[in-house]
Amino acid sequence: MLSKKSQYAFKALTYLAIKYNEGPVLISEISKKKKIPLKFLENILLELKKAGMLDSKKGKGGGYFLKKDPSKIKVANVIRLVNGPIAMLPCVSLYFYERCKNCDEKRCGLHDMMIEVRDASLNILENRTLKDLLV
Amino acid sequence: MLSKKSQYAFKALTYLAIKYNEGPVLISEISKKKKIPLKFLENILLELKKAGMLDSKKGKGGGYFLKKDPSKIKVANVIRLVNGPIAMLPCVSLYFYERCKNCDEKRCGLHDMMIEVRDASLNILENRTLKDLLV
DNA sequence: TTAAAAGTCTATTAACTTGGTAGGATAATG
DNA sequence: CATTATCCTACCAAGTTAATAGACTTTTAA
Repeated sequence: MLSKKSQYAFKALTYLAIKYNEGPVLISEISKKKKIPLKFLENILLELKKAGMLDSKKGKGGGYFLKKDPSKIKVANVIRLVNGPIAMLPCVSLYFYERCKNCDEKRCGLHDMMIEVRDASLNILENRTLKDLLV
Repeated sequence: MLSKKSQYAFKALTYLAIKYNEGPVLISEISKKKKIPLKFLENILLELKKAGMLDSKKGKGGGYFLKKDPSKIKVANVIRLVNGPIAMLPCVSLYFYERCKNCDEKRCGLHDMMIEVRDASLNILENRTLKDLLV
């Protein structure tokens, strides 16, 4: 399951996507409109900025804004950034891979099946962007 | 991600699947062969029994065994039982549904996409059984 | 040039979950 | 009735999640 943090991140990002090219948006505005605890949102946005997804401006007239076009920001990347692995097992994760203990990946039915699940999910998540989330 | 508990559960269940119809299997045997902490495994097997997936016999010659044929036990059900929801959001979960706060499901792009992801995963997990995990 | 605006940073906290342990109660067998 | 093995209740340590607090820095504009 996605953490609350991830859900907040998506709400904030889609809000910024709608206001793309309208200049910086205040944290406090996003917080109020999307009902996200202000200080928690601060942390999230800062993290997204450090990851290169957002940029910001300080001082009066400042705020946060998307660094790239909403159609260039993949949902899969947002999830990996804020939530972590998409796969159900570390041993089938592409970006967070860890070998299984006491388990031969070559002969593990669970492993094989979880690769299928991963690919089925990625087939969707890698091909959708923030833009697709705007209804 | 699946918890360690879930991974242990799958290891134990596949072990029992191999020994299906060979009578009760000791917790201690599973623990040793599959390298699962004994007391932790006790809890897991008991839980699986209460859920009707396993049955057990006490005393000498006792142990645990699958209640149904391995081909009748769906992977999806094992995950729901031990790990919880398969969906990435409560608002798109079939068995653990919870309404979103401050979010209209009718007009939420994330919601719609997560339904797709859920269905893609379930399409696999609902159609595989313990038997399919034996390589 | 200085005050206000707004993001940045560090740290702390409470609640919950996870992984695991301890020890006795209960039931079946021979 | 002693042995075997599951059943049950409780507990604990470590880690994660969600959130808060407060001081600091940068920018802008009066």
